[in-house]
Amino acid sequence: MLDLKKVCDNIEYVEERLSGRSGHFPIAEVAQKAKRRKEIIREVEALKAEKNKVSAEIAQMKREGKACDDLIKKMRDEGDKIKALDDELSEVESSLKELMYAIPNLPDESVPVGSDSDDNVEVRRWGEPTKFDFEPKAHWDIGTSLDMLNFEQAGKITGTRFTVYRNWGAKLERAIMNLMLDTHAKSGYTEIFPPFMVNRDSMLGTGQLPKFEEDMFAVKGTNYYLIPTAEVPVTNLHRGDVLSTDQLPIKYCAYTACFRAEAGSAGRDTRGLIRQHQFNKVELVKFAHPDHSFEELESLTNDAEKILQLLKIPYRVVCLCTGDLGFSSTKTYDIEVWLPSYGRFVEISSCSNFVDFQARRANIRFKENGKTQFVHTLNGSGLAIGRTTAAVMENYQNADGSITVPEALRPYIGTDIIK
RNA sequence: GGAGAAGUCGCCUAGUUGGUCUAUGGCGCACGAUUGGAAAUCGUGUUUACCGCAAGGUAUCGAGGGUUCGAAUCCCUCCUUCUCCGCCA
Repeated sequence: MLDLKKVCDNIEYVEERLSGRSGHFPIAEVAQKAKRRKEIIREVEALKAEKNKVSAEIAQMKREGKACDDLIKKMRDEGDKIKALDDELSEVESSLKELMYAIPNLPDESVPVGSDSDDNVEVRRWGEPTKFDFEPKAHWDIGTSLDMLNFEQAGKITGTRFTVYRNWGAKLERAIMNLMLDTHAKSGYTEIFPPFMVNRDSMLGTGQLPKFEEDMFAVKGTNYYLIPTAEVPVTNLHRGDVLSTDQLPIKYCAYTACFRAEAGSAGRDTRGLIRQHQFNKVELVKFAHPDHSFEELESLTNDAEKILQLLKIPYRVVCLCTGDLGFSSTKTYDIEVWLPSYGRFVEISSCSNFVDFQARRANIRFKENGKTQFVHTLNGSGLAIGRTTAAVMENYQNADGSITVPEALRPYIGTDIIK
């Protein structure tokens, strides 16, 4: 969430920065509630100060054996007043919090203004879209005919938007995962293997809740949620921590399965591996010093790109415009991989700088020269594994229906060709 | 899952018949004194957040509730750790 003080002191600026996003945000209401909050605090704290003072006097009198029934009676009434004010305070604070939770991060000044993904700006391109001298097939067809992917079995045992990987399909997915983790480890990321379920506080900490409840799978009979991305458990590793400056930047990479309800995307990407309720992903997470977070965003994006360069698959990087920017992000680069079946570039990674937005929610700070302040958090996919598998299958397919294994994967999978 | 023990300001620790606890002491850390310089010693400081121009105030003893004029201390719920038992991969 945003800094309440800064919002109240710069209402017009905040409204101007948020105008690029879609939706209206209750800035004025926040300022008004914040004012009421301070009034109550001033009043109730004065009463509490009095209460503490009198209680000490009562203690003194009791010790001296003096009668103090009058004072006790008086303080009983004071206590009721305090309780009433405290109740109002917590009411104001929780509604204030609710309002603040609903306000997205301010887009950075460098983010292009626009309304939707059509206004995103291409920053760079690597390689040329793959050309075929035959009619290329989609990965769901290749996967089915090579017995790598089975959607019918997944439908039977679970339901739609799930996939059973088989044989070389399962091995390919696993090989790609290992290539990613090993590559990132070499770039200095510490590997984490976290729980795939988290509690509500973690979901609040990274901003998935309370706004996006319908996108999550909740585990019945528990207070747990299935994670929609490793960002949630990994960022929350340091929830409530005070880090020291020399620890920064902290760099983590993590493989997890990810679970998304995909409410509201009915009918989109219904075939293949592109949009699943459960998919695999390697995530990169950084905790950075505020002075360096934008440099760290560039290097994080480069680290994610490195995977596609190793696999020699064409891609481009776009900077999301204000209207397409995620709720918690101040600046995001999407990496889009070339997918022949779609005939266009498809998102395979989203690399974001959240500045202090998540850190404030999750209370992740660091201490520098005796001063405590919020760290900046960043994350990005490095990469979505299922979509990478699909991209390998499609970009490396041959006329005879086989798949040439990219050189970088051969040590992991133990074959040059899948047929 | 069952039984028991415990969680105090970075670390260790005192404090549970409720009232100078505005939380003790040690270690560590910071600053200062002493010294030619250091060690040792001595002194001062050392949780965090919020309200306030400030003085100062409020909250904080795992978390959240409750009892009370007053809670680290009593009650309830939850979390975590440890020991034993059961079950399991």
